[in-house]
Amino acid sequence: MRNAEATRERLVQAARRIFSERGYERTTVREIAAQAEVNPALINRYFGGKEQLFAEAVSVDLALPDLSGLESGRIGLALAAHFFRRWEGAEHDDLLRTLIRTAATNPEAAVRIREILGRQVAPMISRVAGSERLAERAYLVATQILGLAYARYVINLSDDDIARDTLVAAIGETLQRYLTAPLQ
Amino acid sequence: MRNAEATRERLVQAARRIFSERGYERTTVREIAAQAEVNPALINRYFGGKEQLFAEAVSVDLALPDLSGLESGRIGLALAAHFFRRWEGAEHDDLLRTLIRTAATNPEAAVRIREILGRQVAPMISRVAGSERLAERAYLVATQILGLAYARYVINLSDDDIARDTLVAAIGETLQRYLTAPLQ
DNA sequence: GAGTTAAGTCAACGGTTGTTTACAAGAGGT
DNA sequence: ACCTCTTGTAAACAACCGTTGACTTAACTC
Repeated sequence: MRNAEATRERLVQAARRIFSERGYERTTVREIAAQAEVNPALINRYFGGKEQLFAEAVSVDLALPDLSGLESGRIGLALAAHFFRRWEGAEHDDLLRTLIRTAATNPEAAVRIREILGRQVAPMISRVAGSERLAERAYLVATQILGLAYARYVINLSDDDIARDTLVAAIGETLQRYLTAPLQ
Repeated sequence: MRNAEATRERLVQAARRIFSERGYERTTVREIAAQAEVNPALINRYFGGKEQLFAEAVSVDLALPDLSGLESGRIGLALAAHFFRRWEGAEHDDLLRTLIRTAATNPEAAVRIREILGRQVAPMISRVAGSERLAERAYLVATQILGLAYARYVINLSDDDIARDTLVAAIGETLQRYLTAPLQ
């Protein structure tokens, strides 16, 4: 019955759920513990505190696909499609939403986002775009991806009457330009 | 010496500053009062509470320029330039940043953003793009603008080594496409 | 200059937060 | 069955939050 590993995992999963809904500040450790059906004190025992639990709960892997094989004109589209699939798929990956929500008021979460962009997005771009204007391209891609996620999954900007394919095509074309089109 | 109108204004301005830095939850009324050099109780006297003070502190007017006179191919660029000017100009308009920051965890602030987009951005788009695919165009424009503001002014994504003109040109071209290019 | 009203202060309340401490109970080895 | 270490619980702590009500002080009227 008593299984430290299992309750630890239950805490992490409950934390992911609630952090993603309310962000860091509005989430209470008591609520997490209640949803995990354990005692709040265990959060301190297992993680050391709320902050460390958060750090462990959100370790985002964007799982960016290998785009190097694609014909170069379709990379943007593939990338856009990937993110939609990722955010709306069965696995329902809320981690990036959690981070975006929280980073708005929590400096540490902001650092995490910058790390993800630097460690996952930037290398991907260098693979498909060479090293030409890398920083600028990464920055532009980031603004569009973050903006899409923010509008759609954080403030729930209404997307009724908008076909998903239309969105994917339009955003994909933008990403394509940011990745490969000549700048300035 | 004692001037209700003046201290009221001091409170609003202090509130704008701190809300924009920390967001709603991490901002305390005591801190606002301290920065305004008045007693915390006055916030309740003058505004009714923290929430109403916030509502009064953030009433954003995007001051979108009249773009109908421009030649149609330059609207996107003008729009992008407008936002950069707006956010980095002398007036240093932090209100939208405050809202974006706060809307991440505060549903009411999210409503405000949706209102602003609906009441200010959407009509502007209908003026320059007719009524063709209005909802989709507004949505796309919103994702790019919000993403830019979020990356640049909320999580302070590093933009060293990136010329402002390059950004304006690239973002402007995106907005242009979202506004006028055929969709899907 | 006394009296009235507005403006500002002070201290406390009730509630919630993250965290800690002391204790109880289950699991496993001997 | 007894002891021991791990796992879990209960209660309280100390700090902070927004808010309130009673009080004091300044400004203005007559």
